[in-house]
Amino acid sequence: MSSGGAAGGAVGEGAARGIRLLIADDEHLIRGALVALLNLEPDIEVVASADNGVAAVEQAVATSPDVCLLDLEMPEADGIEAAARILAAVPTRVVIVTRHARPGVLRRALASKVSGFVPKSTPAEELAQVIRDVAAGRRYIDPEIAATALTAERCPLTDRELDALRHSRSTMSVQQIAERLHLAPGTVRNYLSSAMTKLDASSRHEAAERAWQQGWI
Amino acid sequence: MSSGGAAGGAVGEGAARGIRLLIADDEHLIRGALVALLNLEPDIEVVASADNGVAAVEQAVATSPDVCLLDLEMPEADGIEAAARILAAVPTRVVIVTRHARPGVLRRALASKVSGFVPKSTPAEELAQVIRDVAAGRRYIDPEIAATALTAERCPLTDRELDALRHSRSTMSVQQIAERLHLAPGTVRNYLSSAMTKLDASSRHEAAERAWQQGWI
DNA sequence: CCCCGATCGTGACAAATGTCACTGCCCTAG
DNA sequence: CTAGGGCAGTGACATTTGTCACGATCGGGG
Repeated sequence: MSSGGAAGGAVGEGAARGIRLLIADDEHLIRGALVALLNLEPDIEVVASADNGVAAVEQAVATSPDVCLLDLEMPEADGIEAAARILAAVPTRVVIVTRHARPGVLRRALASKVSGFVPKSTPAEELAQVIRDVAAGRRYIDPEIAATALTAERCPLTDRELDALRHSRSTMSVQQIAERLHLAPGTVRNYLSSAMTKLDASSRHEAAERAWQQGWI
Repeated sequence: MSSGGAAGGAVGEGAARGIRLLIADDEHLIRGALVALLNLEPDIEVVASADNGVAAVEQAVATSPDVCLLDLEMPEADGIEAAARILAAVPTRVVIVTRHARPGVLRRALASKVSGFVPKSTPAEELAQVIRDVAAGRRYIDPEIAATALTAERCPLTDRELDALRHSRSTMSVQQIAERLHLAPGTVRNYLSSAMTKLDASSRHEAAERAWQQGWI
């Protein structure tokens, strides 16, 4: 409602037009709180919000915000997928915010041309600054995550191994996985075994857990 | 900051003194956003915040707030434990807010004399009203969760079975669990097996997962 | 007193899971 | 063409995990 985007007289910057922001997070409470927090900033105006990935895309197309703040964990389409679709359709910039900052996810996010990546452990004061940076065309990657992602090696797993691991996260017998993948049970065991070796795990569940934490699945 | 607790001239209620609120959540960003959101309410004043359970207890003792808003998932001491300690030391009321609203957890929360229980999917507008209700001595339990908790049966598992299941959530071999519990491996398998039967699961991981979702472990 | 049920605990057996050595296929380099 | 390396797929074997039938211990009646 506060359409007075030119309100920011207090800001010393040159062309201090208000930043038009879209917020997407599936938890209603968090979303509302973020809206409140960021609307307090004189140079930021929240123009749209959504509670899932596809709604975020629609809203972005409808409102053409300057910056989109997307939660990574969302139903329908996760933050990265939503970011890719939004950036394909609208000239805007995306900041991903996430609870579990897994290295591989950062990699995928950057591949999708995301401009900012921050964990939910970021101090609240900093978020507004990140949004300003990104709006100005700069990038911001949380240093902690960046360091982890750089030291973390690239995924050593083959496609099939990843398929098998993906299904191992839920409680599924090897048989069921095999059916799902149209493979012989032995083959699946083999993939899981080699994945376990590569990941130095002693059960497929541990391997799947580890791969997930790295953001590989 | 804004110590003008008596500001609420707009509020029609009789003795509209400001509600003094403590907020605890381990995610800095969320905590900051909640503070911003609730400080917008004219009759609410955030007087303390903490990022873990024990800090929350200390802050509560130091500031004697009217209401404490505690996240369930926190390091050091979870929301329920913190609630119990706070209520033992300070005359105040507690609202638990959580991401995964598991039935058994509600049960434990109520046993700890918590006054409010809301999921993070609650609309932001509603939270302030819950806090007012609780401050006025009433209770508020999210209807959805309450219904689930009422239909959900009580935990059918024995103590030892719960012990074994607890350890089954992490990736541990039966051997290791047995050592940890000072038992023979066979015994552990037995407990797990009976738990699996009771929970209609086909692996201990599935059983552990199910027990966790019910809030039994 | 003894029996009874409930709970904890153990070991033998069957089924699943993980390991290994092997074959076939495709692609690339020589 | 063909040799070789990497990946997909298979079946035989050892280990782990889950099932079962059976003791031991402990209280509370009859």
